[in-house]
Amino acid sequence: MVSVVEAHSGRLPTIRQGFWTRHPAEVARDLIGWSVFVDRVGGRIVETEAYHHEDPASHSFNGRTDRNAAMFGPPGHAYVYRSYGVHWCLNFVCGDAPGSAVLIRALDPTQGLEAMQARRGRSDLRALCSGPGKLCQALAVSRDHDGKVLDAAPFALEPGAPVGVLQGPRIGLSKAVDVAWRFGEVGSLNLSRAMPQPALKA
DNA sequence: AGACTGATATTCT
DNA sequence: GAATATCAGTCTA
Repeated sequence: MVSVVEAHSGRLPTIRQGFWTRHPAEVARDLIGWSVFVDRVGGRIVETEAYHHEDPASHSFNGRTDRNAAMFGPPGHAYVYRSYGVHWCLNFVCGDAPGSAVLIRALDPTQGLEAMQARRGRSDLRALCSGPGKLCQALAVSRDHDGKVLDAAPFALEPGAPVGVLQGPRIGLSKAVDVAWRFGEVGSLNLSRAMPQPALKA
């Protein structure tokens, strides 16, 4: 799978060939500040987590199953799974070997606010996309999107630069809690949880 | 602010 | 049966 090369003017990062075929922690960091849309509804990515194919916390760690099959497919595609039997979670498959992905944990909502408010049943903008399950409900992401390529409808990605990137340990895990593979945008009001860690780079 | 709890699908033991 | 990359509601403070 080859990603589109964007002819963006200025200093914005671009979707270049090979963007996805790197370590998921690099991809997760670089995605902060980008925007993701599903059927033109979505916003700016402000929180991500990396899952590496050799990472005990990764769904792919114990091999391919029906659920995680998309993680073993081509990079630059979506991996969508059901979490706790209730919510959907959206990942971007990446890495230099099969089985790595980046979990999209939070967005600053920017487009399709009314659709998101209706789907979420809430009007407060901070309640729309401030968590991996919430944003999937707001963007109507479900099993239908599992395995779909990210640079074609209904998905759309738009490069963008972060104000600054925070880094810290991942959330909700019992394994590999020591690796700091959670990334967050400096100053965002939509993080799923606070990130007090020092800034990396902009 | 923080602790607890229920909802509920899939996978693994 | 237990664990899980979660969220909303409810309780106590």
